[in-house]
Amino acid sequence: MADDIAVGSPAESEAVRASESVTIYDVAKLAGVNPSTVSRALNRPGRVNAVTERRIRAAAETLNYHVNPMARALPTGRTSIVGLVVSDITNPVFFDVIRGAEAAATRSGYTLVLTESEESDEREYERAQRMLRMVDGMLLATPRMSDEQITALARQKPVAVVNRLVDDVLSVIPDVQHGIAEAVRHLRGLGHSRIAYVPGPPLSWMARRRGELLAQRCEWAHIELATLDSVAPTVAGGRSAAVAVRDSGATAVIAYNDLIAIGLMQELVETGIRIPADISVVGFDDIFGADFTSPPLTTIKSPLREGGDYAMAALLGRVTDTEVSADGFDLATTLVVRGSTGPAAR
Amino acid sequence: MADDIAVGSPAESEAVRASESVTIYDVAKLAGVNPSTVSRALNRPGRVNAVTERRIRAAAETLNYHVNPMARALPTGRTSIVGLVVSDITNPVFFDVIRGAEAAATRSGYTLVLTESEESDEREYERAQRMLRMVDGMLLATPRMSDEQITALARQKPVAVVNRLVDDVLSVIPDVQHGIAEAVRHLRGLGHSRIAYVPGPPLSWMARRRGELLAQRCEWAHIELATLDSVAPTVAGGRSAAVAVRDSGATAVIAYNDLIAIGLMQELVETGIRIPADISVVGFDDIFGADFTSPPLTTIKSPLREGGDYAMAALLGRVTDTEVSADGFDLATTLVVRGSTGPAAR
DNA sequence: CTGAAAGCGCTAACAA
DNA sequence: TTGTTAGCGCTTTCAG
Repeated sequence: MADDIAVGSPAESEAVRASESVTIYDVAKLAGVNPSTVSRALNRPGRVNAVTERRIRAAAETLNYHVNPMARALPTGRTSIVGLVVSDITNPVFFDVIRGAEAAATRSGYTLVLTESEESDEREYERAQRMLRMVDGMLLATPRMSDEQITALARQKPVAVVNRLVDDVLSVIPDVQHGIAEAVRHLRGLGHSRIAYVPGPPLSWMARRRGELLAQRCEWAHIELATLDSVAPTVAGGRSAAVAVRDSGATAVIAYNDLIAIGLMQELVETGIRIPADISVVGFDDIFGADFTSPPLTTIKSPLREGGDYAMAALLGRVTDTEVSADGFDLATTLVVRGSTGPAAR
Repeated sequence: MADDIAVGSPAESEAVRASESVTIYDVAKLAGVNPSTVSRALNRPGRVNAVTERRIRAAAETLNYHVNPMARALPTGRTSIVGLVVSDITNPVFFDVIRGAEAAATRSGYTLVLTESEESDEREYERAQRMLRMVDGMLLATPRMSDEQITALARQKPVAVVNRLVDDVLSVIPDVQHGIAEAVRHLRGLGHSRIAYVPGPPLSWMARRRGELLAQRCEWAHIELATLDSVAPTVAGGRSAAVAVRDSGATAVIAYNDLIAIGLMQELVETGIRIPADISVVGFDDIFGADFTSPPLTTIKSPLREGGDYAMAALLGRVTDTEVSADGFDLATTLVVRGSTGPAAR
């Protein structure tokens, strides 16, 4: 182990080490102006004589000056930091949300701070509350906490929510309907008339929504829907649903998410069931790796990355009082047809 | 689209809205003490009369007081924020590093700020430099920038690096050797005497290291190693290497990373080659989804999560001048044998 | 054990 | 256009 870790104390070059605590006072002195002039020159170009400004910028450059965000935050009350709260970093659906949110934040010159709650709603609220003090706004991704808690946070600072609908709070949710309609149509087109559904955690807003919309759509399409017992939204959860799926007599199954679908496929295949010859499988989300399976998973893709991006952009719009248009953002879920679906068995 | 987004302005409850700007002055007034006493009571319990302390805590509670991290950072110079720089959020190997780093940071009461450089070394340095001002320390995950740039950052604030060795900078790297030895032994045990290697980006420190160590080990084991052309460390890159692999005459192939291995398998299988009957495939990293393939991928697991965790813990040890022991951290790479390897073909 | 006062680095009136 | 001044919320001497 010791060999794996190389440790060294950098030689302390005073010149550079000092660069860390260069203040506008230093810059001001070098440029021969007042500190407040430095502040102006650097922050609102134009409000200062062009040549002095140049002189100041030069001085800042040679001194390797960088503002101290904390010091700036104090008088202004703005930190240029936005928060992102995810309930479980372990969950691959958040990867894309994080990506999107990070992209939008960076695009607007904001720094992203990240926290996770390890699936505990209490911890989630507490950490969000702590984080709130240092951010200009906060994005909640598929939060676990109660509507009341979210509303309480939203009263203090701008808050947005992705993947859940909360009254009076900026909520960005995908158009689940669209992908479900496509999936049902797809399966019906393949001759499936009885399909099973493996639901996710009943307490999750999104899980309920997917279940309800699917039930609705199947009824509308005159397709028999067998809703099985809820399972954990994991590969293991999916495996545990395999017998129920097989016994359901359905020729196709839709899972609450890809993880469940993948576990299901694994277990089914190991039991000698062929996919899609015997049973077609459809997932939800299109997480990273959904196409690694064989057959690759047909799934209802959720616009996770776009949702994260758009939600963050909208949040920052609130923060900076800027209008953010939804143009260029498509939050529709869409069916991605791969190999795990095929003609109905009988 | 408009339907997807629910927008509402929360009712402004002054009572709670105010809670955001509760200061120690408010608490002091309510508790009938001096602000400095509040500060003491809250920060160093014991240095204040037990009953006054209780009174102060009670006041803070009723007022819903939370410290302002910015205001605290100014006099102390410490922000309780640590930075994490990743070169590409898109790359699944970083997921685990982020997880580990986040866990370690949270464990120590630090908040994590995240930034990515989109694979650009210039942007990476610039963003790191910007971030440096607001953090107490910074972790660089598989950085793209030069040793000089890293050293320059390390002169200003505590810096640690994961997955790369930089002189005089706290570097945490996995024990690549171990897993490679296991893999070579595993393949030799299966009768493979000629194996191919698909290298990653030649400029990457880790890519070079893996290549060198593998070559060394194969020579040591009297196994013929055919090093093919470098490819992009992606699924597409892997697919593009398929013909070269087939033509190499090797009965087994090791890829620089799992993404390449997965792409390779996909392309190989589509060409009618059976895995592992015709060719055995070994990946590197054990990323999320490596076991979704069929056959599931045999791979040299890199302790990504542990590495992120340990590196962050070690960094924070530096920051707080605390000794951090490496106990409980195992940074060895290990072979995870799954289905993609089997007895040599001929 | 607690109060008074100075100051962290920056911004934002207000003057000049 | 630029300088002066006060203060953001907190910590930390220094007195008492």
